Amino acid sequence: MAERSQYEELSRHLSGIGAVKREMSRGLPPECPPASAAVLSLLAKYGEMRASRLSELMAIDMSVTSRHVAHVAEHGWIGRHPDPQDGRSRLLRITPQGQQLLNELSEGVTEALAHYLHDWSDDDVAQLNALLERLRTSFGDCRTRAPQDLPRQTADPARPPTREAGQQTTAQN
Amino acid sequence: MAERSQYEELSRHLSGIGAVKREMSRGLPPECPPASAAVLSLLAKYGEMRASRLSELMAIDMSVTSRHVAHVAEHGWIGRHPDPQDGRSRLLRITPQGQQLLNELSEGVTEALAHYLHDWSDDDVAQLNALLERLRTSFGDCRTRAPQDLPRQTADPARPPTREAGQQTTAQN
DNA sequence: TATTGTTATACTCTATAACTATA
DNA sequence: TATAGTTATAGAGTATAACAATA
Repeated sequence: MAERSQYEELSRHLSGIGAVKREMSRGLPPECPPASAAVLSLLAKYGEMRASRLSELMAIDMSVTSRHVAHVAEHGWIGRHPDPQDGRSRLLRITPQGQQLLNELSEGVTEALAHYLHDWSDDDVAQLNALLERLRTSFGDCRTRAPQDLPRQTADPARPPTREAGQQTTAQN
Repeated sequence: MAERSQYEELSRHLSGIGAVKREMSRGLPPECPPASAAVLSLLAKYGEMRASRLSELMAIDMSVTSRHVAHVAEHGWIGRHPDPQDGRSRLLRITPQGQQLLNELSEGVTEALAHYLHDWSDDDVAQLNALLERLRTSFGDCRTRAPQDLPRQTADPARPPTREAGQQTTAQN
């Protein structure tokens, strides 16, 4: 159990880490947005799978996954094959072209990270990887285990609950 | 210097960490999007500052910062005071209402993280914070030091350069 | 002329809801 | 009836470019 100020600091870091992600994404070719690269990376790492599993791995809604999958499929980077176990699903598999693109992207990622993290030891990177892995596990496990049993901003009954309810049209932008 | 596979893993984690950030954001009230919370948090931590400094801290473009600042100002969470040193700038300062909102948000963040990370020790969280801090520093330092001296996907002259050039209309969505 | 900030526009990512097809 | 996936629509975040005001 950590102190409150540590949690607040972690929260700020989670907000700020997007900058690192964006910086890495700038090296991607225009026809391959970050989400497409993520799809290819996961299919290469875990092998062929359904869209629903990809959706879980990326922790995004199926509808979003569907669009990402359509994009990489249109470019010929993945193939969609009939699933013998379920006619509603298709098995997504990376193609040789997709693998080749991913190889090139990985090379770029490696060069960029080797540049930015030139003074990080092998152990430093391993430690960060382990902690990020654990972070996602901690969140993922809680979410699947207790979807609505989470501490929220709903303590004050006078205010509208949270931003996960479907009436976001309340906020005037 | 780390191995290539470690960099690739880190890259995947950077892609995936957005899920954690989104999960945390679900607890925010509808009128306070994550970016607004980030603005308030930074102004509370570092004190009053110009938009340009905020832009640096958030590692986003001034134009984006300007919009976020306008949003929190419209809600009365920050004040914009004339900068005696430069008539073009204004000094951004969190208001009592903004501070109160931030206090409530921090409480929610703390509760949520205490829930998700219930089995993390104080030291675990501190270690993650330190590594994330260092990660941002490593990226930030390189960016300000050598803006265009970065390894890119431009090795192959046959393909369009990267996605940071302004002609993204190339990709047909 | 250079810099601070604003606004218009476009693009990416995400979620909700309605829908189709299959189980 | 329930589930896998698709599509339409809307919102949040970001970047580029053109602009205004001040240095």
